[in-house]
Amino acid sequence: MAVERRTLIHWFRKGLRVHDNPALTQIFNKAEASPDKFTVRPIFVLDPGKAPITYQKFLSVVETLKLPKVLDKPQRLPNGVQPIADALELEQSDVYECPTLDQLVKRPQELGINKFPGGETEALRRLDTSLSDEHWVASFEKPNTSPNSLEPSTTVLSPYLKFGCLSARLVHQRLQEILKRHPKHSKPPVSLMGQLLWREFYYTAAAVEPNFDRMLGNAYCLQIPWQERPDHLDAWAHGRTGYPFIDAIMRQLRQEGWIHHLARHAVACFLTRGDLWISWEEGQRVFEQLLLDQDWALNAGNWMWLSASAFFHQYFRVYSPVAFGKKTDRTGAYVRKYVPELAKYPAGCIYEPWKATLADQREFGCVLGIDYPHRIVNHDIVHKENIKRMSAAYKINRQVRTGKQEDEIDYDTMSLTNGKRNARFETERSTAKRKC
DNA sequence: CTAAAGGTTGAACAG
DNA sequence: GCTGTTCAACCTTTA
Repeated sequence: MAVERRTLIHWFRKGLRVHDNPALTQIFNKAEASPDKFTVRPIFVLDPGKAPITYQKFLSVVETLKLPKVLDKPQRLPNGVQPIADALELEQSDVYECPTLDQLVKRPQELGINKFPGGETEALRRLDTSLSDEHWVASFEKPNTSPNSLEPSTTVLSPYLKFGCLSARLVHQRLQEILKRHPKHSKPPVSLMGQLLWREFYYTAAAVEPNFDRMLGNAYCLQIPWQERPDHLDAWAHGRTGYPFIDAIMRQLRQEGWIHHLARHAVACFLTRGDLWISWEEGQRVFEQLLLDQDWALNAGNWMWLSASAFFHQYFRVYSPVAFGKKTDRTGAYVRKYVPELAKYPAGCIYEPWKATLADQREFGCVLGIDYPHRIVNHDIVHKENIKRMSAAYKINRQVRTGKQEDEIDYDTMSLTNGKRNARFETERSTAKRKC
């Protein structure tokens, strides 16, 4: 949009902090020099305290920013902090008090495979390996990678970024170098660079909302009357829902500490708006415990996304716990690996073992209800009910936000047989205050 | 003000 | 196996 100099000065006086923003400073300086009109991206008209809530909007902000500089390795640390190398030389140093395995709750034999050992050396090795195939890097599109390959189909750099073993700036720089050599490369949001920017997107959003990790008091988050079902939550968290694809993912997560992003979509949708109608906060807590790459802003942001509580709103798009996995693993090898009791089921029914007759179940060495659970809900039925509940919840949120009464709300659709849940929903309605 | 377009990655189906 | 359509329709932003 084009603005006049006087408008720009008006914004400035209203508290637009141009000094925080190199791009705006530049425009402002030009405005000082001449009375012409200048092109300003609409994002800057927003209140400075607000973050972009769509990725595309976020990208438009990113484009105006200067490139981050990768810092050199420091020769020494400031303020007399002891360099790590020296500290390690001190025998039995208490500088870094790491608990030993004996002191931890876990016993060595309880631990899963350590597929992603920590440390900067490993992080840099992993980065080099991931970026070695430049064609792969340049053509990377996240939706086309497999959530249920036996080995990760993506880079698994997230744990290293999360723990600070790997600099996000370094990844950014290395990617840019490669993309320069491949003019026809994939682009955000699906590209590898796009993945790095998703991290920044959620950081930006979370930075202005202290309640980013909960529903109540969170300006981004729609108020939805989730149900408390400890038994279903427990079944989900431990891979005992009776849906092999969902259970395989949750067991991989528990064993290895990492699952593919689309696998997270599948189980998150299943827990919340898709099937179990349990709060995303519960899922967030489980991921927080089990994910190596768990990150406050990303975990909360993605859970809100998948539960259609914020950022994403097309709640009628529900992942099928049966069909979704089949797309990239028709034979069910992934399910066989992580749900070994189903290993002898043929490809035809490994994603839906309830379709096997009792005789067949016996023959495959896994009888439902004994060796593997019956499915805890019927997806075909509940997902349709849940879409209706989402529709009703959205309607109420809209009314609270706009103050306008629309059509009659079908409370029968909203309410389940659980009276406690309805009471909870009433309090949520009264406290719902959506700022954005 | 309203209408229309755009939005990280759906499912089921037809051809 | 791939491509396009339909399904029923959300919110946010823009023209």
